[in-house]
Amino acid sequence: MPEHEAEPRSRRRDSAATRAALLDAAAELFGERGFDRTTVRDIAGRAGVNQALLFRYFGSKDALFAAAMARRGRELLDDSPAEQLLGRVLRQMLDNESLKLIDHPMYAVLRSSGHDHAATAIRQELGEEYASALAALTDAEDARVRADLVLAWLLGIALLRSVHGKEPLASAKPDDVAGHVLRAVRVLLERADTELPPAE
Amino acid sequence: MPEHEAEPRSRRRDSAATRAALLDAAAELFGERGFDRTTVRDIAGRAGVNQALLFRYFGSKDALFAAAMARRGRELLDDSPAEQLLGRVLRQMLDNESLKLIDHPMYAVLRSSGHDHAATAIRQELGEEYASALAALTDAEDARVRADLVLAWLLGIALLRSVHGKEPLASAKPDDVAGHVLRAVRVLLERADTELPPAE
DNA sequence: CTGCGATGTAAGCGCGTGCTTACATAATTC
DNA sequence: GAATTATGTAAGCACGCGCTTACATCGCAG
Repeated sequence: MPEHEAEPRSRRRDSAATRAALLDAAAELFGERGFDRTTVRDIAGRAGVNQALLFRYFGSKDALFAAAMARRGRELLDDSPAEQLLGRVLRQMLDNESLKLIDHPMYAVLRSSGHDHAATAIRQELGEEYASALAALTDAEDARVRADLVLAWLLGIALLRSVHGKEPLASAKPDDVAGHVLRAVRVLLERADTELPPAE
Repeated sequence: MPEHEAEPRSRRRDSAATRAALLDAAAELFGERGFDRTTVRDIAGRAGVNQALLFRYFGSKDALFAAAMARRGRELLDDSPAEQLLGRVLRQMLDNESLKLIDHPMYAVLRSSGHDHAATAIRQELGEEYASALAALTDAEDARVRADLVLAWLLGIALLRSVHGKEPLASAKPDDVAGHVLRAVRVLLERADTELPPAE
């Protein structure tokens, strides 16, 4: 039974659905293979859509990449209070049976390093948002540098574990990994000259 | 005045020099642009060599990539005792006026995380070697997992700072960054079953 | 019903890619 | 010096890429 929302008009020709299908397929494929190794024909194929429509609706492969990144970038951020952000992101990265989150823009970014305008802008934006949230966790003067270091660690772990499948990290128990990281990060975020408050 | 080594034979036709020029150019370009966005014509052009020779001497673009990675990947590893390895890698990554080390394989790997070249094998080898060296720094049971986490951090920092130029990390003072990282890593590599100093 | 814009489709264009081939010339061997 | 091999060169082949074009079909307003 098809959904019946505020649009009683026919479903057979539905540009919104076509756009959405293209964005979904693009997010998946860019995450799996990176920008350069993903073809517009691949995307249209997985979306079940004629590839000419990709250009009609998005203009170019670049623009589609940017649109796909923008759509899903903020998910983890939105509903996480700052203190839990790091833990939640770690859990998401580590917990999944290695597939649940593969279409998150982080993986597309990791596999597309080298790409310009669109990707760069998005990476900056995404980075700024996560870094800002992380910076709120410390009151040190160079909070944002430290936050960048945390972000770098998260990206590096995702890269080594999920993209490159490095062992033993890839098979390590999520709780162990998270424990190590959180313990070290707690030290990282301490003010150099004060005692730290009770963790978490 | 050309160099005169153990090879008094002519310089005008010198396959060894041609190979070396190709490897140098390849290391630079792969580091700057990644695998997919580097052309065999680019490489031959920068090396000042006919591109057909690239295939005569290395067989394929994949194989050239692997050869270039293998040649320079072990430099830091070979002449650094384990205790100094982390510090040296950090210094090299952070110190350079952002260009000195761009042809190190690490950057080629970071910009080429797409997939499945022949270079996968050599990349894994190098990863193992660095991880092993780092694992020697702790006697914890899960030393290798912790070492992977350190390696992940190094990769993430290089990615965020040098590949993407994320601020404020990219402009942070090397000593500050190194200090933060070393302090946190010291905690990471401590044995989990020993008591921690007053913190927590 | 008619006309028209929105949506979907098939075919293909131009170009850059990795790689190969056919050949020229320098170096070496006899 | 002739024959042979090592090294360098120019041209181009086959293919996949991003993107475009020309057209069919649908939904709907009049």
